[in-house]
Amino acid sequence: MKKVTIKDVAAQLGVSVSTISRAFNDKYDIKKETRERIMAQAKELGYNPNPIAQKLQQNKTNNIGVVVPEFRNAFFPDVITGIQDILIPKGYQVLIMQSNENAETELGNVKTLYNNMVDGLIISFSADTQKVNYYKDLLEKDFPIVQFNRIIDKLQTPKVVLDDYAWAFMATEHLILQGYKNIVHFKGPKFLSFSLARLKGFKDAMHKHKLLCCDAQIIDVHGLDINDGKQGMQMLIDKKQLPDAIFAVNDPVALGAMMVMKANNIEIPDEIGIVGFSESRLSDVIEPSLTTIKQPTFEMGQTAAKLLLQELESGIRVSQRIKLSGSFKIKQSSVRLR
Amino acid sequence: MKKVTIKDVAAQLGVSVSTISRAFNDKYDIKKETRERIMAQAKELGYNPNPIAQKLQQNKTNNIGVVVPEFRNAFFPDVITGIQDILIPKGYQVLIMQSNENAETELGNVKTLYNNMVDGLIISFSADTQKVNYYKDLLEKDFPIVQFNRIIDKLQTPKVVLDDYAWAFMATEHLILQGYKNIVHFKGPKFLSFSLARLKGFKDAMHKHKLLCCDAQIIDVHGLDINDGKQGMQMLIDKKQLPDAIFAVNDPVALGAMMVMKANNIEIPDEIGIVGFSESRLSDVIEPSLTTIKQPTFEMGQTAAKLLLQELESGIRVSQRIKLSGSFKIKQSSVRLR
DNA sequence: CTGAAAGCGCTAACAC
DNA sequence: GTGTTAGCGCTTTCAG
Repeated sequence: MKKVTIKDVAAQLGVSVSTISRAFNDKYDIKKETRERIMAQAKELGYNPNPIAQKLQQNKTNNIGVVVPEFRNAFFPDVITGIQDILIPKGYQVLIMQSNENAETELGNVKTLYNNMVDGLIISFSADTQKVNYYKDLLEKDFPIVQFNRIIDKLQTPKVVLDDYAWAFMATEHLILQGYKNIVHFKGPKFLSFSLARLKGFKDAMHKHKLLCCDAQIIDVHGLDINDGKQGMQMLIDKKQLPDAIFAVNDPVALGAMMVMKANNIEIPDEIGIVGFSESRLSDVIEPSLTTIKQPTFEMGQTAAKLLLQELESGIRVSQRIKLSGSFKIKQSSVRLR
Repeated sequence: MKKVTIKDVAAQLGVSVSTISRAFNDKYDIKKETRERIMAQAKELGYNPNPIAQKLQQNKTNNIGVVVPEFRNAFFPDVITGIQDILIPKGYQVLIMQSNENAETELGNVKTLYNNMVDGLIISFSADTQKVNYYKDLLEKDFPIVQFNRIIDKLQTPKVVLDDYAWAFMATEHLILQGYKNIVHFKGPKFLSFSLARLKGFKDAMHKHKLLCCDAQIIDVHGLDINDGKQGMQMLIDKKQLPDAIFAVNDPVALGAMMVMKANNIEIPDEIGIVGFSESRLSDVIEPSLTTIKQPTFEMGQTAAKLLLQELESGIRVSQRIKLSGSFKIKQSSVRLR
């Protein structure tokens, strides 16, 4: 597996290595025909500049690290596609790592990526990340980081999020306008910023419409997965405290709740209406189809990538927080036919 | 974003850089206390060896490239997790790229990865990959490649696959034993090895039971996604050629077919039974739940990684083909209550 | 046990 | 226009 190097090409042609180098980085003067001769010979020999050497020399890698908590749901893969859409045409490589919703693995990922000299990082934190000193260190070294979706407020970086508050408010209000009154919120992990925003949106909508919104109506399901939704619903059934509607922190949680309701012959949306968040592929497959908020995943990735690019090119960090807009997909799970 | 280098540490301690280097690669003799002094100082300064420089020097990267067609379904993410499970403890980094089911993007991915000097590649080809000369070139240069799931037979590399033929046979036979007779197969893209294997399993099972298996019973749905299944089913409905059972090349195709059946009030499994392949998360959410073959995704990733490791360590390529076993998940979609 | 020095493949002054 | 040369940060002979 011998690689062809710049020297081989130079030797073959009897020119110096710098000429070869210049031919490949066409910002220098070089005679057109020498250039062509070089390119031809290079092709012949199967020569490609060794990126590792370039990186060492230039102290930059053109690699961007992306760390996400999981990629089992469509959300993160879609965001990543958006990131790639911006970065790849600019000559960047996107290295993806998954933290598996584990703060420790996440830290390991980031360290690996940093030590392998990615030029910057785009990250969505795991649900249990609390310690941020390492990230603060990186920021102090002026290492560019952009956060999206799962952000940590006290880290001074550009951030891209959905307007979770507004959409949670709207989702709740939708349920209220459908005539549901005893509405429960399945809330997400407490360290996640969007959990809090969605919770607040729920509460404010309830208050606006003068509906009861006591502690018993906020159910902490401890996670974001189908099983968490199942457990939350099961608990309500066991306690015989059935609401007439549920606003779930995300789709998988809503799905889990629906599966338990169906197993217990609870009619959706007649007995209990339900709304999810972050449209997943599952929301159309389940019956009845699940009302949900659609996030602009692709655009979120693009935006995060652009912000990073900005910092990379200007060297200046602008810790702005960009709020993206979503859209509301009303389906069967929350619409009572009266 | 200044990085601390080996020189900084050396200067601080008044020793030479080689001593520092030795302290970090403990294969050389070095006085225990100097070593400790060095490590302490390194930690103090926040020094980490620069992997880029190490790579240049050692002409190896400890990076492994993984190229998959997509990661929207759980299948590939799960396999990747298996790959990481083996490779990360061995000190390898796993760089993931997605080809988006596009042979051209795929080739671009592979070139990027190769030029960035990954030590080896684990790949599952896109559905439309046909040209393989570049891959052959790589193999001639003794570049290690392992294929899994979506393999190309003529490429002489280690391969990891499910025993698609056997499981397709079993799935079909299951339908037959349930009393279905007019069974149709929704077949996958023709360039994919598993499409052919599953098709053959279907045909052989039909023949064994002396059931009619003519051309009209093999439906080419042209893809592997929900929409392809929808179109295939819609076509059958339009032509009024309804079978009494369907064996679909994979779960999304089966799902799509089911969605169309349900929209047309076709009872599953009473009017039409259906079996998928490669258990997806969706198979439990849809109603009725979908009978499917579960693939050992995690193990598939592990196996592929181990094969690559073997070649990396020994320098010898063993182009074996490993067939993994799956399991059959019988659910509601294929079981008629009589 | 430790230091000096060469060199991995490339780029970018600096000469000519 | 093109060649020479000094590094980028590290490992690894070769001396001592």
